[in-house]
Amino acid sequence: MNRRLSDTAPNLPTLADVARAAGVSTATVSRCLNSPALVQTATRDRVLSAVAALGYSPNFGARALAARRTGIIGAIIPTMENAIFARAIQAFQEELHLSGQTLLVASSSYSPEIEADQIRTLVARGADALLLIGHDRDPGIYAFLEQRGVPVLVSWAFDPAQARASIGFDNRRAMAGLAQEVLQLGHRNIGMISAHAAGNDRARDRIAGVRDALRDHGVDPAALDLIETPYSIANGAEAMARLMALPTPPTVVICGNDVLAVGALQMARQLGLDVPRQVSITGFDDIELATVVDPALTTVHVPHREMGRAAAQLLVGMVGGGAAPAPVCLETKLCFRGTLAAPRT
Amino acid sequence: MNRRLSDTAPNLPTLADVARAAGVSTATVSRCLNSPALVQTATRDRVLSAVAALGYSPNFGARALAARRTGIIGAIIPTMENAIFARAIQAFQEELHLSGQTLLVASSSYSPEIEADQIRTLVARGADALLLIGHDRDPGIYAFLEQRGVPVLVSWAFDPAQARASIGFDNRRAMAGLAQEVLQLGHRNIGMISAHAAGNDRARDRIAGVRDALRDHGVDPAALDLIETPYSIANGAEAMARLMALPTPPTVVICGNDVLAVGALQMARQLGLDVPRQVSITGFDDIELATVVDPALTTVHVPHREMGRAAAQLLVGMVGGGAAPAPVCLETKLCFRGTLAAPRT
DNA sequence: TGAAAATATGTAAGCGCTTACATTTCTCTC
DNA sequence: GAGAGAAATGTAAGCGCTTACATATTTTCA
Repeated sequence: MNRRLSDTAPNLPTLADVARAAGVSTATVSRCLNSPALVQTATRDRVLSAVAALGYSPNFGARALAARRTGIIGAIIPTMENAIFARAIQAFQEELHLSGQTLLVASSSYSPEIEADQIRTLVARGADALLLIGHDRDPGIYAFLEQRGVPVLVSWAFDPAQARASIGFDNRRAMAGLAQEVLQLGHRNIGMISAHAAGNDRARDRIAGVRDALRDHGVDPAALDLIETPYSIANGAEAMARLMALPTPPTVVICGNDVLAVGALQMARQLGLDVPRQVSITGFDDIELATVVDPALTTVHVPHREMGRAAAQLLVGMVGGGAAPAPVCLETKLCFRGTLAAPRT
Repeated sequence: MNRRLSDTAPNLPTLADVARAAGVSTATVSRCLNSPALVQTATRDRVLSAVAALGYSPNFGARALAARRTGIIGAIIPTMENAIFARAIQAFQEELHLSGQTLLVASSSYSPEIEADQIRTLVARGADALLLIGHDRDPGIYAFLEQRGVPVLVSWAFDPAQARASIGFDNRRAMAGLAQEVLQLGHRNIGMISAHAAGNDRARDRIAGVRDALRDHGVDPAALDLIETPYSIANGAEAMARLMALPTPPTVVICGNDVLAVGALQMARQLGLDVPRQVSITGFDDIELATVVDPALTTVHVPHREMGRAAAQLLVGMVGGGAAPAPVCLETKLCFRGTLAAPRT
């Protein structure tokens, strides 16, 4: 049988062609490409000119098959249309590039089913390791990855109770810190707009953080007016409208992220409410939007880039049987800007 | 030699294991997975249960090597931290997913060198086809891709003068349309903030569009106060400050994209200038930011999602020797919002 | 009813590379 | 200058899959 005559595929030079042209064995050519130090300079030069002359470049499938690695690292994020993930992922990929790895990103649209599907796809596409967001997912998925020998790093979350490798920040403590400040200012009637907590440990931890702070101040955590809604400016606005329509509307609305907060801010303006004099609003993430709006958003800064960069380093170390690193916890920082003030008395 | 005993890699089941378990040949198993219609239902069921029982999933490298395709489509965008690319790429990937293809994205940080490097990387990673932004690049790159038999689709630009497959919109005509409106309102003293035009045909075309409109109105195109600056809100603001410091500052600032326009808007506010009464500002792209700022940005809407979706369909058709489709031109739309008005008289 | 046509399955030859091991060729050291 | 050790290169066995072609089985219809 002869597939070389397929009319569409060009006949590319192979390792053997290069070896022939350079008068060496295929092993030597392979070594020139993968561990040049093992080859004498003169030979190497001869081989490399042959490579250049023929316009050779290695066949990916063959290399992956023989080496049992692809050099591809997978990452699954909820959506690319979100600055926080985009930013972290950008840093992640820049760092991977330095170690010669390539990033393969997929997005789950915040759906556990799609995420599971994407995980399988990435593994089927040969990902050597995976970066995931948050711990929360079907244990079967972790078992599957374990069985396939694909190392996993969980990001965006720090939870010492989880044994697996992870890098992130303490969502709960960070949000509790912000809520403390809110309470200190005298707010007692508190609203919260959050992403859906089911299957989203970041959202859940942030809500828990607010409740922690309430408890610390002797406020009943159950009294928190909480609305869960999908991630978007419009949804943030809509939730804000509902909170403000309450019999006793909150004097402050703590949002689970900046996007929801910007929506809330827009709605406040639309309702003719003065922020922060009539109602305070806070965000979480510190994305670019936070400083574009007026007044600028009081929020929690998360070191996304740093997280992306560090994640890449950890993951590269885990490929090829490196021991799982200890969980890493990064620091967040409160950013006081224009949308938070004491309640009107 | 026996590599199976490597202590890190797990011993995964192979096609042959499945074949043995199901009592069929490896060919039949392969067919079950790739063209189920060719296999009798009873046999197929037997094979699929064996697959499930063993937890089998195909080895990527081996499949790619034998089939001479990876199912990976590459895309290179300037940056992931830009909503317009993120949005288009998201739609692109959703559509690819429907045809069982996987997207591999890389970013060039607007650098031709990095882009060339990334193109080589993606091809080396087995990309079956490539999506690129804009036509502008070293002809050697196109030659390389041609030689490797990797189909390319250029997006974001429509230029009938370019023979290659492309999908985009007419940046020049779209921007000319906006500039016409600006001139119609009576503006004659016009400033422009653009991304760097070198190596960026989109930016160049948009500038050309403004000059076209000027010429149509009998204004000397050379009189355009043009500042080129990298893509960011801060740079837009800085450029705005420079324009406003001119002896006769422009009455309108046309920006090459929304991000620069938002920067300009911020600076106008900071300078105490009333937009649009004292100075008008326009953008291009219609990203979410455009409606978040106050006043909302007058801009040009680009059908990013539609472009991404259509690009995926075209590219899938081109893999495996499909004929190159004719260039596609999508329509843009002017969005009149709050930042454009007649000049103060 | 039997031969041709259609359908289902098996056989086995690669796909192009990496790498364990074997072999050859240098470099020392005494 | 001989022997030991190090360095450079070659040999060839897979890696796990797809698919052309061969073979076996069933269907169709004159």
